[in-house]
Amino acid sequence: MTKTSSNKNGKISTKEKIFDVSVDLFSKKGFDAVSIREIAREVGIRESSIYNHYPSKETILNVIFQYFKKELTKMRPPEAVNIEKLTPDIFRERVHLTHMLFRTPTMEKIFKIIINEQFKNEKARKIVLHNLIEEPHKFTEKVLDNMNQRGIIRPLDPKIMAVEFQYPIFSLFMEYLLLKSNNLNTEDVETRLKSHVDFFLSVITPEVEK
Amino acid sequence: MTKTSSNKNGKISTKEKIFDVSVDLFSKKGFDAVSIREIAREVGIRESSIYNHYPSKETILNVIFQYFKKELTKMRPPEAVNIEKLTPDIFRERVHLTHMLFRTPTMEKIFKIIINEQFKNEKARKIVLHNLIEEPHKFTEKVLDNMNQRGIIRPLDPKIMAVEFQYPIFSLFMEYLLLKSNNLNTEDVETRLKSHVDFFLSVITPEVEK
DNA sequence: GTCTATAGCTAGATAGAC
DNA sequence: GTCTATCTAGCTATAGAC
Repeated sequence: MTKTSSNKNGKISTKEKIFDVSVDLFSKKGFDAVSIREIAREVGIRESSIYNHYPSKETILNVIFQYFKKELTKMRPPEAVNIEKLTPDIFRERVHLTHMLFRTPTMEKIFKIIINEQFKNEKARKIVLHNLIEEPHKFTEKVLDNMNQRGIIRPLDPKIMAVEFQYPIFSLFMEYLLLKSNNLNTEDVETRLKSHVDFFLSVITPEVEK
Repeated sequence: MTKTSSNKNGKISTKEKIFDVSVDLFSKKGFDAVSIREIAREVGIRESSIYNHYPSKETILNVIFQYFKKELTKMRPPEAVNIEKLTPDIFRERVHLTHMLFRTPTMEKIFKIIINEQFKNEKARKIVLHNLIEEPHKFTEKVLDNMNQRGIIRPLDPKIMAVEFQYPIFSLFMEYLLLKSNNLNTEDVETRLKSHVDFFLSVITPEVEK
């Protein structure tokens, strides 16, 4: 429910409350449709008090974006990860990690905000392009290329297979959030995600010699 | 540049101008950030005159959504299409048709508006879910199932293969529009789209007996 | 760090003349 | 079908008291 849950005193500061309320309202109504007044009302202070914590409405949005990027890096395997020892299980793990991260309400809401703003806000656009599309794609490509060289998967083009693995996941995740927003059943799309990963693994797995 | 280019007199009516300008501004700034005043200024009339053509700002948006849905049906093969005679070429054709339709500036702009509004506007959300995701997916599934029964493709699960074909296209198309919005090169993503279709066809095509 | 008060502006929509 | 004029309401942000 909260950004960092609490500070060192176990209390949620006004600044954190403003952050949480903003994330919630922006994700539901869109940045432009939310007023400082509304945020203040929800937090329980006057609108002028907001400016003691954030110099502008735009700044609140940028802080939200920064938080999102920071959390994303937590999900990523550290640079030290030994790519030489990875097995195809990494693909299942990555999907699982992504699922876990975006199951936190705050990250789910910020994802919506970013999708909402992507065509009008350059920072949001760059997050989608760089952090949500390019980076996972490049990592997948690198891993597949390495597995190819080690001969533990079928000799398929890593450039193509990275698209085949990564791109459906992005669409499926967006569909998942849209269904949830409409209070519709998401079981079907979760099944599709599982089937997709299974199918991908079956395609890259070499035939067993008997 | 215009909705229907012109009416029967070859002239663009004020109503059409309002439509075109609204599509343009909404796609660039988002619905909430555009004022009736701004639309009127761009059209060359006073804001009160807008209300002679559309009863509210919300109505303009809904008319835009209706137009989008109407154009989408044009792309779709008529119900009369003989599914029994389809060959795997249909997949290439569908991608081509989609590409053509969304290359028209108006459709591209409305697509952006819909993506922008999807989490805050139920009509936009339903268009994404129903017209952009579910409908193409179900059609692909039906076609694959029929080809399966006729034995002209490999015996793969149509439910899974429909995801494998359709979902990457949605992501790739969004990436394409984001890159264009950022004035970045789209060659790479277009190549990926082609490779994806080629790969998909190679997967479903049965091995040739020699 | 919160408040009251307010400046300065913009919004969507309507009334009624022409 | 366009205009001027205006209503009512909302907005971001600031000044300054406590």
